[in-house]
Amino acid sequence: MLKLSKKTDYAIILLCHLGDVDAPVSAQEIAGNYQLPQPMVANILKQLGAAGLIQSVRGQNGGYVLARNAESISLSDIISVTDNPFNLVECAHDEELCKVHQCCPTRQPLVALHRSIQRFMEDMTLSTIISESYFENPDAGRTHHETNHLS
Amino acid sequence: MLKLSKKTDYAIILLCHLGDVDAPVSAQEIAGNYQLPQPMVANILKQLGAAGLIQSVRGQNGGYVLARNAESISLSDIISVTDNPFNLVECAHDEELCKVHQCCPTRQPLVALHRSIQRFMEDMTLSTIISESYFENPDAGRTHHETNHLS
DNA sequence: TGAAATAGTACCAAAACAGTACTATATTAT
DNA sequence: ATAATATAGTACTGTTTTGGTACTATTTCA
Repeated sequence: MLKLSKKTDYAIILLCHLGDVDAPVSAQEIAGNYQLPQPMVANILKQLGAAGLIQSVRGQNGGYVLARNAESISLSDIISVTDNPFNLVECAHDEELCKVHQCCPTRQPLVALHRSIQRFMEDMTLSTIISESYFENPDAGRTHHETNHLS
Repeated sequence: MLKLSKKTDYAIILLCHLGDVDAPVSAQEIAGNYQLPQPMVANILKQLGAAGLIQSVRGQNGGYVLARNAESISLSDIISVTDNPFNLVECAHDEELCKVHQCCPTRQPLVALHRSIQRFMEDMTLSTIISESYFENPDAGRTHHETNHLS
C-alpha cells in the first residue's frame, strides 16, 4: 500500500534516540520513554544490531549505541533492515525478472519513481533526521514522548 | 512494505492500453492481450470507472474508454483508486492524528519524503507513461504482451 | 549468585492482498 | 423477441504480510 511499516517508524525513533545519547540505552528504557511495546522495541533493536547499524553492550547496565556516526546511516539503510530491501517494482533491480521488459509499459516510469525515492532515502541521513526534528513545544523537556504514528 | 500493489500495476497497464486505442475495449480483450486474470481486470476496470478515470460502454461491443485525456490522468490519480490514497505516514495529511507532532522526531523528514513522492506521482501523467514506455523489441508488434510484474 | 541486559527464534492473531464468483442490468445483433 | 456479450455491484476466500508476544540461552555486573 506504499507506506512504511510500524517497524520502520519505530526504528527511526529508536535510532534518533541513540543518536542523541552517548551511553548505552536499553530496550526497556526506550520503550518506556516513547510508550512503545517493549518486546517490539527489543526485537527491532536486535535486528538493527544484527544488521550492524548499532552495537550492543551485554549484561547489566548494557544496551545499545550507534555502531557508526549518524551521518553515515541513511534512511535507506534503516528501511533495508526493517522493511526489506526497497522494491517499488520487482524489475527495478533485476531486468530478468520481468520477462517482457522490452514491451512493458509500466517498467520505465515506475523504475524512475523507484530511483527517485531510493535517492531521497540514501541522501536522508540519521543526523539530518535528528537535526530536522523539531522540539519546539512546551512539553519537549518531559521524559515521556508519546507517539501515535503510522497505521 | 513500500511497494505498489499488483492492482496498481495492472491498472497502469490497462490505462496505457486504453490511452492507445479509441474504440471501447472490453475487460476480456485486455485480459487476453496481457495474459492477466480476467476477473481481476474486470474488477479493476469497474473501480477505475467508479472513480471516473474511465467511461464504460455497456452492452455488446461495449467496453471502456478513457474518461479524460491522458495528460490529465496522473499516477497519483491511479494509485488513489487502486492502492488507497497515498499515505506514507498518517500524520502527513492530518497533524491532529499525531498526538505529539511537536516533539516527534520522525514527522518532519517523513513528511518531506511523502511530499516528494506525492509530487512525482502528480507530475507523472498517463500520457508521459505511454510516451516513455519503449517497444523496441522485435516482438513489439505481436498481439500478446506477456507481463510478469510486481510481486 | 542473582538481577538485568542482549541473542536468537518461534509463534500467533489480525489485517491486507490477490483473486474468484455470483446476481443483476444494459445493449446489440440476429 | 431473444440470445449473446458487455458492464455494475458486491460478497467471498485462501494466502501473505504485519504487528506483536513468548521462550530459552547467554553475558555481565553488583
